[in-house]
Amino acid sequence: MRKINPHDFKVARRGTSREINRQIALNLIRTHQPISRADLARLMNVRRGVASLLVSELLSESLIFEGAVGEAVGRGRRPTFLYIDSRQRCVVGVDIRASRTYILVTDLMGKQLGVVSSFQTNKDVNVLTQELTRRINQTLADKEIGSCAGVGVVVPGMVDLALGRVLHAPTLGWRDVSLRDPLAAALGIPVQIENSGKACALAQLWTTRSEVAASANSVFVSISDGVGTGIVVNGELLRGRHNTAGEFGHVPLSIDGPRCSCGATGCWEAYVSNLATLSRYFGHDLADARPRDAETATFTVEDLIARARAGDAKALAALNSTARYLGLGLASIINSLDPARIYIGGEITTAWSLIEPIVRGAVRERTLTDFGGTTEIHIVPAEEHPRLRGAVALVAAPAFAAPMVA
Amino acid sequence: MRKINPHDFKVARRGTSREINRQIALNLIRTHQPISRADLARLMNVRRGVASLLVSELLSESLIFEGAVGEAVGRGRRPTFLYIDSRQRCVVGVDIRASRTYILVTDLMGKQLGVVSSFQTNKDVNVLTQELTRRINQTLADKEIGSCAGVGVVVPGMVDLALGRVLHAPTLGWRDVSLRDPLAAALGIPVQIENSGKACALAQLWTTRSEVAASANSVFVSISDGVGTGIVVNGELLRGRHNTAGEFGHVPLSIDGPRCSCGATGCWEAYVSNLATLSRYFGHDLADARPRDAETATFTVEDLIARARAGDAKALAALNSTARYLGLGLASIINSLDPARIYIGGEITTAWSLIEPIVRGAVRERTLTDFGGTTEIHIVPAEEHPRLRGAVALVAAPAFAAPMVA
DNA sequence: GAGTATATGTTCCGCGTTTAGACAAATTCC
DNA sequence: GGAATTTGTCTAAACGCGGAACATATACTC
Repeated sequence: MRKINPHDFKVARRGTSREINRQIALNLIRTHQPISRADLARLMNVRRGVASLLVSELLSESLIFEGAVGEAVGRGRRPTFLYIDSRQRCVVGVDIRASRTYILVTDLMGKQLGVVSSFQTNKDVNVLTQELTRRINQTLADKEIGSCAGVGVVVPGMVDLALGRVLHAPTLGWRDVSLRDPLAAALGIPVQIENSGKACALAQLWTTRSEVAASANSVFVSISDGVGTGIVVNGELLRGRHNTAGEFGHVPLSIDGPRCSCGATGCWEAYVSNLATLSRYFGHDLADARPRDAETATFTVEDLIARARAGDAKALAALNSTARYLGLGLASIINSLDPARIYIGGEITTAWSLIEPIVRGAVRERTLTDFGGTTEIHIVPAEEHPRLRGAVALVAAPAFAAPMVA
Repeated sequence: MRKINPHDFKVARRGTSREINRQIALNLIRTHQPISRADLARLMNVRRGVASLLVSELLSESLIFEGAVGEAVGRGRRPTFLYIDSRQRCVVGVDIRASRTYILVTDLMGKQLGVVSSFQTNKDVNVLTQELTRRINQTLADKEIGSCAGVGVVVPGMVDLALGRVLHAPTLGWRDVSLRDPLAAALGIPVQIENSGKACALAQLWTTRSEVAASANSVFVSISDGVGTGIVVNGELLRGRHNTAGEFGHVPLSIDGPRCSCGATGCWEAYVSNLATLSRYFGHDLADARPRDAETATFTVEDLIARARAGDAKALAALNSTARYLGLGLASIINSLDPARIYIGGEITTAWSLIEPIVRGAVRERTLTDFGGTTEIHIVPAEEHPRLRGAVALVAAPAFAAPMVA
């Protein structure tokens, strides 16, 4: 039951029905390909004639193409299969992180073309823009991958979508930095930028085949140096008034808890981020960023997990604490949003087999209802590159999005 | 950018455009009445002919009616004004609370007809159903208010919308109680039930004139014996997977904090509910519900506020603590959802002039961004009966809702 | 191998809806 | 009283779904 905003609505025009059905057809071809016109018509519950017209429109725009005729199931004429045409256009995804920057090229369907490349991040935005331009141009020239539809860039910080600026990215030391337009100008290709937590949520939304999570509510929790979350409601990313929705990382577990990088105390992030886990292991104060010695300077959470698996009791204890706090925070997300599924990404997921019981126990401990405690938790391994996939989705997804109506 | 759910979509039919535009017209008449066909056409940016056809359809369904012709502004034919026809149908709103149950009758526009009546709540659901049936029938017979379109019931607990059952209402002592169908059967009128926090959010969504909050994201925080919240996203109530979204009251401020009625510790509710404020004043333990003496048994938050205003330092201190914790919790809502506006209802709002600076200070203290700290906070006084208005909206709003499309 | 049954894809017409414009009715200004 | 202007209705055209007929293609049967 959605209210129509009387100050901002969209009247249905003569072509609105067609527009709606065109997008439905495109999406069904995307999720069911290869598919025939007749099957499409059956799925849409319209006559074959209508489906045929929609298909010919999509064909003329070369959004789809006709493949070989398929094998007939019974008797009768064999169907001609339709596919999304992702051959001539590619998309570039860029993931800027504090230490390294990653680049991935995919087709419009998000299929990976080539390998993920990376280079050390230069925190000077002008130098970084130049380097990105050089490497993206080089990648696009190397491959026989047709023209580039756009570049999606993901940053670990808050983004002003209207202006294309990074408002605040603590780990990069950026404050109100212009990124989208300079990069677009240098490349001559449209550029989209977005916060990494939101992008991860987008990636899951657009690549998950599961019926449950296809368009229902879900939350992506990304745990690395910080904790970012992206919230999907009704098949749409929740942006909020200033595109800053989803900062669950700074909801407190205990307002009297450890100091967080954001300046407040007791944020969830201050309990479960990689830095928090490492600090717990070394007995450091989280706020004190100075490395104590050579070991702590290069020691990562992966190393800690390896030690825990090898039997280091102190490492396991640090990990178990993180697991418990992780579950307690997830319970807050479940109590407040009741999502159909929660995705978790980040280095900590490599230890999931170790920590899962503790996480789930903590979730049950604080969730208000029994079914809340059974909320699906889905681990997203690093190899799936959720941030890069999200960056790609920024560019590729709009072509498949539902038209705005009413 | 909404994703189309390939497992659950709605194809545009021949009448879909008309359906969309019909609802837009109805909503514009609702918000702009009195309005002429010509003005409607200008607002919708369609030809007068289309608006005329939409209007005649709405007229034939007697959803609207033609009033007297208006005065011409300049020269030219005078317009005939259109109004929402809320004359023949009424709606009953019921607010079941632990102590008393309230009844309100309105027209379809939510305009109050008669006074709010109330009676002591009998926690036996069968007795309560009988009493409700008797009183509602009596109310409907008394007035010359036409037929009743439906009854909306609001309860302080979780509701299973599909089954129409109250899953858990702690203050009423209800667990898995069937309410909707027995009441509907006894009355012979459709009944809708919903959680009170969600209903309050609905009430604001459907009655607010403000452009800002018309369809954007907002959160209603209802503070009484417990803390309930309702979340509105994109002009739609966020229900979540089990209709349990919005339990921000049980997100912790400090997991080591006081024990909450839900069994967990340190919930926001355990810091800011009326019971929490009173416990703080009397120095009780929140978990210990026994009244110590005659005074504490009947002493309410309103009494406490009165004492604070009269100069009772202890009362003011208790109130100020609540205000600070209120602000800290609101900051969590802002950080996680970034709503355009937060509504606050409950007895505590009568002390708003006392506590506002402290609340806002606490919000600023923990919000991640500067604009987060400036999020609009809107006080909803008890006289507006947000729960009852929400109950009414459960019945009245569907007629104005946007059609499901794509 | 011819005929029949069945499935796919195309085409045509009917009908509902928006779009555009003309027209009558009503009202004010000159 | 006539011109100008606004409202509301009406008609024809354009567009798209709804339904059915038709051509095409394939397998099965006799």
